[in-house]
Amino acid sequence: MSAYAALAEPHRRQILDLLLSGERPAGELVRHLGLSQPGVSKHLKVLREAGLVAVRTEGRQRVYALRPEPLAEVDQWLEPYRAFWSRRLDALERHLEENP
Amino acid sequence: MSAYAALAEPHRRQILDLLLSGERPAGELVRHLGLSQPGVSKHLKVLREAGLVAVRTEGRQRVYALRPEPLAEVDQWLEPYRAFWSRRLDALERHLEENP
DNA sequence: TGCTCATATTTCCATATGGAAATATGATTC
DNA sequence: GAATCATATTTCCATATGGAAATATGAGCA
Repeated sequence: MSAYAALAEPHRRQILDLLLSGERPAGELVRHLGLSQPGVSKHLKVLREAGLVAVRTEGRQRVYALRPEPLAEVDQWLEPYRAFWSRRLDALERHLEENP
Repeated sequence: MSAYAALAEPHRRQILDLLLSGERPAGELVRHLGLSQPGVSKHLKVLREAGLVAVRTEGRQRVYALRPEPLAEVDQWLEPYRAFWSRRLDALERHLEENP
């Protein structure tokens, strides 16, 4: 699954957000998400296949870590659009200056 | 539909890319995408509902224009991740400097 | 008004998706 | 090696999705 498609699901974005502050075992993610354990496990599988997370086995736990690299593609795709909305903001600023 | 979900479909990203260079009537998008006319029309509906495009009727044509504002939310969501992968690149640079 | 062009909507279909519940696996402990 | 903990996989179900084909709508023109 593409990074774009992986991000389409809100719970998956939430998982990534949780991993921003550091690695976490799957169970901790389950507790935070308020979803069933199998449900979270499925989303984790999608994120793994999209290359957005990596797993490490530590004792009986499976510790998940963020791998943000695939997001760089999204970031690059956004690049020309950023210019587009900056231009709009510039226009807005000019408008506000000229009509105070 | 959220901007994230709208971007999950490759044809829809392609439509936005086509609109980056300026407004276009629906028919022109159909020609570029190699999809059926109704197929394109459906994707345009999704993009409209996500606020990513605006339509204007001009004679018999329906002219579509980009409205990139909803992408700003995606851009902001990406922000902390950008920091994350810059840090990784920094680490890589240090590694390369120290191991030339 | 009737016709044609451009586009939207509807219908049908096959497939994908997310969630809940049940079950399986793999590591740890006794 | 049996019991247990943490997690993954499977199964089932309801709903969503994308595409093709057919049909409908609406603007401009004869």
